[in-house]
Parts: sequence; structure tokens; C-alpha cells
Amino acid sequence: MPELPEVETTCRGISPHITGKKIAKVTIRQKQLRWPIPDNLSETLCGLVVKQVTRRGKYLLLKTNKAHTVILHLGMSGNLRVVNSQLKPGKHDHVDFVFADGTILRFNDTRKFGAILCTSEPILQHKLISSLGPEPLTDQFTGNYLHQLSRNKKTTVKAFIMDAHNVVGVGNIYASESLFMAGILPTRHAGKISLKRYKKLVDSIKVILQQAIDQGGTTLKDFVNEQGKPGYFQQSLSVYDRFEQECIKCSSPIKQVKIAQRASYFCQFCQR
DNA sequence: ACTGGATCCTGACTGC
DNA sequence: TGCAGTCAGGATCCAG
Repeated sequence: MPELPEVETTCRGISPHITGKKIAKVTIRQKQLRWPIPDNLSETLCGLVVKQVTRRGKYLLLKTNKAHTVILHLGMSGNLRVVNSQLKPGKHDHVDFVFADGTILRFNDTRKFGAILCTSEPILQHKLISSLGPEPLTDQFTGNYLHQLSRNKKTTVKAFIMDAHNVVGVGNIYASESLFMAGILPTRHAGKISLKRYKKLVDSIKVILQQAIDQGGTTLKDFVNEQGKPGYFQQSLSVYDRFEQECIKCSSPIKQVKIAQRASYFCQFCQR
């Protein structure tokens, strides 16, 4: 499931293969994703050159030489691969961005939770992008920021840090892992956690995400691999999906609870 | 204004 | 073996 490190890895992986290249056409086999893909996408993008591939939260942005920017989201099962024109599309290969030199950027998404949109307005003003919280790995994301934002919030701290309006890129797995590292129970009310503890939580989120991105660097080659699924990380997880297994710190069994319909894992002794 | 729940989708897995 | 049910998950939308 793509979380921020996976999207960052995808961004770095595809960028050198499509930056500076002219779009010849866009082939859409399945337009019914999270939102329908715009009907005129191919006509709109034909002839435009990809100037820059960037990421904002879990959105990938393909900036062109005109006003238009392609907004891509991988949902939970999506992936992008760079393939050559000989490779026939397989199951769930919903969209091909075909470049003038024959390179294809192929979007595959089993569960169709992803999205492909296009906008000509300044990208930071786009509805999906403008409401996003700060990037977790920048200096704007601090303990002070989270502490202040969380005052009077009754939601759980886990739901709070997973809300992209507060901070982007913290998905279900890394939320559990970060809270474990920071020693905070996921069920705690966000508004009642001290500044000191938020500082520790922010440090933990940065460490966990940076580790995952560092590991992702080794899988970049997979994005130009015909049979390859983009390699997701073999991240070593401390609590996630370890129900009833021993806590790595205190050996007591890991607990599981549902928060906002998401499985959450924690140690009842190491987190409070 | 806030918060929690339903929702989209497919495939893997479980239980009868 | 097969079928029905459950779960996973990001982010939006909706209802209370």
C-alpha cells in the first residue's frame, strides 16, 4: 500500500525517464477510478512536454511546459512503471502515458482507489492540494505546530496524525510505528497530549519516514522492470501487523484495536 | 465546527 | 471444492 515513502520512491524512480519528454497520447482503458478520468485528457496533454515530476503529500504532480499539471494518486493499490511500447498491457493496467520517443508510463491499480486528474490552475490552488498540511520532513512540521493545532481536538492522536489536513503522508502503518517509537497510546485524545510528547512524536515520524525512504532508494531500478512490481519496502515493523507477538522492547504481547475503522497496533506497557 | 461512519474496489483469506 | 462473508486501505462526503 503506497504511503509517502513509496510515493516518494515512485517520484524519484519515474522522473528521469519522463522529464523533458513530449506526450504523444494518453490511452485510457478504464476511466472509472476514485474520480472519472477526464474524457479529454489525451487531447489536452498531446504535444505537451513534462517539465518536472514532483510530489505533494501522496499526490504525484507532472508539471508540463504549459499551464497544465497532471495530478496522480496511487490510492492504496496503484503503481506506475516505465515500460517500452512492446509490452502489452495486463490486468488492471488502466492508463498509458505514451511519449513521443516510445516510452510509456503505465498506471496500474487493482482496486481503483487511485486518481488521475489534470488542472490548468496554479497547482497550489487546486482544491485537493491547497488543503493539505505540511510535509512531515520539512522544518514546518514541528512539535509546536502539532501541539497548537491539536488543542481542543477530541479525536484520537492516531486519527489526528493520519489526517492529511494536519500533516501529509502518515498512513496507517507509519502512524502505528511512530506512536510506538514515541511511547504514546494511539487512543489518546489529541487535544490532551503535552508539547513535550508532541515533540517526541514529530521526531519519531521524521525518523520512521526517512528510514523508509532511504530503503526505497535501493528499489529504484524496479520502476523500469517489465515483470517487476515496484518494490515496496521490506521495512522492519515494530508493532504493525504483529498482534499477539512479543513487543520488541518489553516482550509483552502486542495489542490491536480499531481506530476510525483502521487496525491499530500498540504495546500497552511501552505506550501510555 | 467537529467527529465518526459509510463509501469506492478487488483479491486474499477464513469458516461453514 | 465452493461459496459467502470479512478485511484491507486513502481520502472524500455525509449525517448527527
